[in-house]
Amino acid sequence: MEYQEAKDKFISTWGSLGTLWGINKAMAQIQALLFISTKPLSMEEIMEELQISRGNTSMNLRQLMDWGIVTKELIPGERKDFFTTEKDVEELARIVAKERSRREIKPVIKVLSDVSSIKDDGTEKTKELIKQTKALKELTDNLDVLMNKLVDQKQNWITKSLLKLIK
Amino acid sequence: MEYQEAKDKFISTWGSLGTLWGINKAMAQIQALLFISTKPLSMEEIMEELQISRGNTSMNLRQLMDWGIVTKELIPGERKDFFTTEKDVEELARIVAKERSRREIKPVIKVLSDVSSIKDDGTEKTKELIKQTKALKELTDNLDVLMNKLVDQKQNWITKSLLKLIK
DNA sequence: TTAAACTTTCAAAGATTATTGAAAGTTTGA
DNA sequence: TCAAACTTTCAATAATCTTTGAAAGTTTAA
Repeated sequence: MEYQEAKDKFISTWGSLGTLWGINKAMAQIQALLFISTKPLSMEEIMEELQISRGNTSMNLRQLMDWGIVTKELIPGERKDFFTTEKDVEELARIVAKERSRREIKPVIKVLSDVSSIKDDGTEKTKELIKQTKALKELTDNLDVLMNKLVDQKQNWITKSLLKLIK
Repeated sequence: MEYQEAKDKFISTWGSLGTLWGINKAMAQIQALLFISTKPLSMEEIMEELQISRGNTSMNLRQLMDWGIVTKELIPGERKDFFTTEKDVEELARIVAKERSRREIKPVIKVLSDVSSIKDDGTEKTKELIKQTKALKELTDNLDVLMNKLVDQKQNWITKSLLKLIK
């Protein structure tokens, strides 16, 4: 496999993966492109490489910046904006985990918590609803805490966690 | 909040959550409905409760069965099929984790592994592609192993894991 | 073997989400 | 202050994903 083919394959795989966990294709592809680029890229360059429109590029860069994954780089003497992504994979994972916890998991825990605390009217179906949503709430809560704990350990958190779990 | 409102809220929240992690709304809603039901439900009942068509119900039940989350229940004397979902949240999490690993994570690891093993032609851009995809491959691999290890510990895996990580 | 009861399939329609591109907005250097 | 260089916005359009419903398929009881 040659450079160009490998690059395209990486970008398109990363792009379709994106859809699967809730960020859109273009957004994931832009991140992928920056991730393997040796230097910051301008909007022109990104549009050109990925064959997407100016508007699309602009909106998705904005979202990536909102996530904290991509940052503007000011290059002296250049009028255009240039963009880079976080290059360290562990830091990247940390950002993604934190954001997903905040944006998606926490709100679900809130709903589960509300639903599971309705008044028990003594009927079987109410008891079941309370029991099951409470169990789901506790599971989600625990997984969220676990994930955040994992990710909060700076330096080699994965290696460390693995060691601990091997027993 | 009354039973009906809580039930609707749970089903619709669970449904929109579904989209977010790659299974569709109807599929997630059917699972949610079964999850809080006190008895197995027939296709008619599911269609009625969720206001979805026969075809949709059939296809999504099939997918849930492929995931191993829902099973057919044969009720003596009844001609219709009845359906139930796994009621234990930890078992449910285990199934979901295993399936996602198999369907999504493993294939990505394969691509990353292919891409990161292209021939190093000495150029900076090739070196960067190899370096970054290799790092991503290792991260993904480790997370996959970690997740599977977590989930393989029968009984109270979350509690156990939390204890270990508190140090 | 037959027909009623039930389930599955799949092309067409509907709903949702992403993308475009041109106009409006902003920044900068002269 | 002006205008060139650049970015953002957003209504219209396109692409994608989901749902429907009726026809085909299957199972079962008599």
